[in-house]
Amino acid sequence: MIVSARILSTLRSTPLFAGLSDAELQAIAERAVLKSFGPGELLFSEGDPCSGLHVIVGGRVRIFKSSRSGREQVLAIEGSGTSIAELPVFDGGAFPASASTIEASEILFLSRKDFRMACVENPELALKVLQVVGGRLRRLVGIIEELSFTTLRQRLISWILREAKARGQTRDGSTFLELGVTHQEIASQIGTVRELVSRNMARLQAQGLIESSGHEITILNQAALEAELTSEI
Amino acid sequence: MIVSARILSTLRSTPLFAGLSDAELQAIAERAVLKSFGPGELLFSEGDPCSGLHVIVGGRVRIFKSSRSGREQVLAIEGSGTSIAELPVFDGGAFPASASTIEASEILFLSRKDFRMACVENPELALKVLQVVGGRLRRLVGIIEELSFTTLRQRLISWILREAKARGQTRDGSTFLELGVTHQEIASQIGTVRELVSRNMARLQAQGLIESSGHEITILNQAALEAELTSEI
DNA sequence: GTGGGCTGGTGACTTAGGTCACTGAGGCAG
DNA sequence: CTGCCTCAGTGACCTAAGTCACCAGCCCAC
Repeated sequence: MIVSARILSTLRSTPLFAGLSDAELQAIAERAVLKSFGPGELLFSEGDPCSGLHVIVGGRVRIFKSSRSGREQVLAIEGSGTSIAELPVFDGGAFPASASTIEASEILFLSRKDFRMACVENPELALKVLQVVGGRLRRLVGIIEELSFTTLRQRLISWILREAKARGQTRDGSTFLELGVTHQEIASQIGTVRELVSRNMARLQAQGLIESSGHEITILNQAALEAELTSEI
Repeated sequence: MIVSARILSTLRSTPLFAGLSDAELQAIAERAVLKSFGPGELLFSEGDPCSGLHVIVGGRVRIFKSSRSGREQVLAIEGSGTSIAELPVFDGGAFPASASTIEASEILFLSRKDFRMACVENPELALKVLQVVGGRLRRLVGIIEELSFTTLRQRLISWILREAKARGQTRDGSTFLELGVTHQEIASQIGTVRELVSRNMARLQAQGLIESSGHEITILNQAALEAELTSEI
């Protein structure tokens, strides 16, 4: 069977599979199925029975919980090279949350049986899964910490600083950040509603901490923002 | 080396080690160290480097995050036969939360190296760990869901119903529940403060849903309580 | 152009959640 | 018995968070 070099190289750069031999990767790639998704498409819903492991070859995926009243809480955002839903594969239960693409994405799908087999044959692989899952668990604990100890304002500040660190551009002291998402999306990432994101952005601007214009913000006083996070947690 | 039968039988009844042969259990038990703790003793603190796996032989342990201002958020409560902190063992990071005993407890401690070795020698064990961790992850997601979508009142109701199901005694239609913990402790389990637990208990009583007297409550109208949970999530 | 989606901004209001301060009821040591 | 400590109950208050409603800008399709 011919397997695209792209899939192989993705697998190789996926933390989960890093360290496997080419032959082993080949074996996994042969059993995997590649699917393409448009932006905003649903990969699976909370409660669906878990059929297998998903590896993101390209694009970005959002893992979230939704409430009956329409609110959403984002649990994680994953980019290329990461795997999602490793755990339900093992404990046999349903997906605990839903997943949808943010942008057009290509997802490699590996059936539950095949992935489990790969793990049994490769004790190292199981340890890697544990390592990846460890990081995931840490992030969830972090979300719980933020939700129960911090104010909305602090969560927004923390979101801005995190994004700025990841994608912002620093120019003579101040950092520019292209938001790239709607206020609605920020709200569901920090666990609140659109209006409050808008209001708090405005307040930060009024206080001279940031400068916001349309879809771009500038961090004017990073030190002050950071200070609000470290104190009072 | 002589290993107490108690340790062996605990290991055997621990989900994590169920399925291992007696010889394998023996090998693990020989390397493990048993420690006794009084009630309320700290096993480890958030941020401590993770030295190994803990298995609860007897007693109960509380896993929690604490905020600088003194508030605590309980992440899990584990009883005998369960393991704690499996994950940091694998990803090498520090403990993401603190753990303390609730009552006098005996904890079996297995060093990181020994546990990892056991996993490599025993692919089945690694899969078991993944299964246990899966459950843990689900519970964390549940906490996040509760914190971001539900009101304090709903969380309290949900706590009462959960405890009643686990330890309550049903007598002609109504269920008695010995609280067994302080309001302060309930508060940190549902993510709020003492006063609000007290107030909301009083409100539930005033509405005729429960009857509370000292450290014991009686659920008078279970259907109504459940209805408050299912609607409006 | 023009109309209709989405998105963002804001005012007015409600309320859940939290703080503070004090009281009072058990329980236990001396 | 007395005093002290830990819990629980509550009134008064404050404010973060959320809701509702409405308007304005923007961009795309027609």
